Amino acid sequence: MCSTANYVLPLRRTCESSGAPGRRYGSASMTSSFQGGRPHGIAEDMGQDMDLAWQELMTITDLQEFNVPAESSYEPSPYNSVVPLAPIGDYSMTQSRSAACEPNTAQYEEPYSEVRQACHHLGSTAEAMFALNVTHPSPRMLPSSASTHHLEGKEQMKMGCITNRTNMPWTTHRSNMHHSSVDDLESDSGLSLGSSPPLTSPDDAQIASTSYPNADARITYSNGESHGLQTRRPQSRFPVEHQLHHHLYSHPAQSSYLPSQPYFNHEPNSMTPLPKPQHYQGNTLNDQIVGAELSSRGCSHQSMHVKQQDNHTHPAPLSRDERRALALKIPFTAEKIINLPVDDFNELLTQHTLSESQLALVRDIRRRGKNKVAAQNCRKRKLENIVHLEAELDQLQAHQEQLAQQRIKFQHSLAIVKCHLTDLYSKVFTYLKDEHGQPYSIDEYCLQQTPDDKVYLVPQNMQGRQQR
DNA sequence: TGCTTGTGTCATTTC
DNA sequence: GTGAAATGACACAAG
Repeated sequence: MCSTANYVLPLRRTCESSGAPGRRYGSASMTSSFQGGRPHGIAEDMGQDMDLAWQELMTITDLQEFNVPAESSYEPSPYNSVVPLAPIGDYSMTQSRSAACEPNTAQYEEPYSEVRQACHHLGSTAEAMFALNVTHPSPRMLPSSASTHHLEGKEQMKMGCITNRTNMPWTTHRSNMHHSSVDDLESDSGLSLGSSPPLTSPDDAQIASTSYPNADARITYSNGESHGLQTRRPQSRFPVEHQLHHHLYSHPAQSSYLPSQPYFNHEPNSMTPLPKPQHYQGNTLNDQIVGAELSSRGCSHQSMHVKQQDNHTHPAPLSRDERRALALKIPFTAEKIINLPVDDFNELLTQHTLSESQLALVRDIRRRGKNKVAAQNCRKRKLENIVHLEAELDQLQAHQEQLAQQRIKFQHSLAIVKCHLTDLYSKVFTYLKDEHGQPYSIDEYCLQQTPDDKVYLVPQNMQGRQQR
C-alpha cells in the first residue's frame, strides 16, 4: 500500500513537475519546434524508426502515464505509418493534428474557444478532451491545478494543436487524463504491490501488438476507475458503454458544429480529406473506444454548445485497468477478464498467446475487478447492516421504554395491592379474638398460610422459629 | 486547511 | 491447493 505510493508517486510527481508546463501539450520548446514549422519531408525511414522506437517507449506504462513530452524529439509526421488494426470508418481520428491545424494557423489568433473548436473538432484527441475539461470542468474531474492546466491548454492550443501523438493510442488521452485527473494510472490507490509486473515493456508491446485489435484506439483518460467512478460511469465496461456514445456523432446539433476542416482518412499516408462524418459507426472495440474518446472529448460537446443528455455527454472513462489492458494490448475486454468463470477465463487465456506481463496484468485485472465488486458488495452489506442494526436498536429502545413504563405501572399496582393487603391484614386481626375475647396483637402474632391453603395464627417468635 | 465521504486497492482470512 | 468471497485497512480525490 504505502510502498505503492512510495514507488509511484514520486515518479509521477517528478514527471509532472519536470514536464510542466509543456509536458502534456508540448513543451515550451514546441514553439520553436512546432510541428507546423517542421518540414514535413522528414526522411521516412528515420520517421519509421522513430515511430517504432516511440511506440516501444510509449508502451512503457510510466511513459504512457506521464506523457513524456514527445513533440520536440519526435513529431509523428502526417505520413506516419501506423495502420489501425480495426478500421474506424470514415470518421478518422488519427489524422495528424498538425495536418488538421496547420492549415489554420490563422485561427490561433482567434479567441481560445474558437481555436479550441477548430482544433479538437478535427478529431485531435488531447486538445479536444482538454477543451472539454477546461471549458466545463467538472469539479471532480479537475484537480486544483486545473486552472494552470487551463492556461497550459490555451497556450498549447495557440501553439496550434502541436502535440501529435496520433500513433500513440494510449498516450494521447493520457495527457488529458492528467488534466482531468492527476491521479491516474499510478495513483497510489490502485497499484498492485509487486503483483503487477512492469506494465509494459517494448517486447511485450511488440508481442502483443500482433493480436491486439485496439492498438490505435485512443482512450478517454479521465479519472475513471477511482473515486466516484460508480456515480460517474455505468457499471458496464467500455465495449458496451462506448457504444452508447457513438450516436453522438450523428447528432445534428453537433454536426453543425463540426469543423469545416477536412477529415483525414485513417489510412496511413493518407491526407485525403474525407467527407465530414455524419454518422460514426464503430463496430469494433477500436471503434468503440474511439467513439468513446470522441464523445468524451466531446465533453467538448458542451463547449460546442451542444446540449446532450448527461449520460451521453459524459462518457464513462476507462478505468486504469482498462487502460492498462490497452497499453499492454490485451486482446479481450476487462469485462470478460473479470466476469468470465474460471474455466472460461482459463480457456480464454489459452486461446491467446500472452506474454508474462500480459498474463500477470490480466490476472491482476481479474483479481482487482472481482475485489472491486466484492468491496462494493461488502460496503453495501455493511451499510445495510448498519441500517438494520439501527432499526433494531430503535426497536429495542422503544421496547425498553415500554418495559420501563410497564414496570412503573406494575410497581404502582404492586404498591396499591400491598397497601390493600396491609389494610386487609389489619382488618383480619381485628376480627381475631382469643379465648378471653381479646383481640390478638398484630405485633405479637401473625397469619401464616400453609401449602394446603390453611391459615394459622402463630406467634411472631414462633413464626421466626418455624421459618428457620 | 481539516474533516467527511466515497471509492479502489491490497492483504488477509474464510469458504 | 486454488479461486472466490468477505472484510479491515489504507490512500486518494472531491465536497
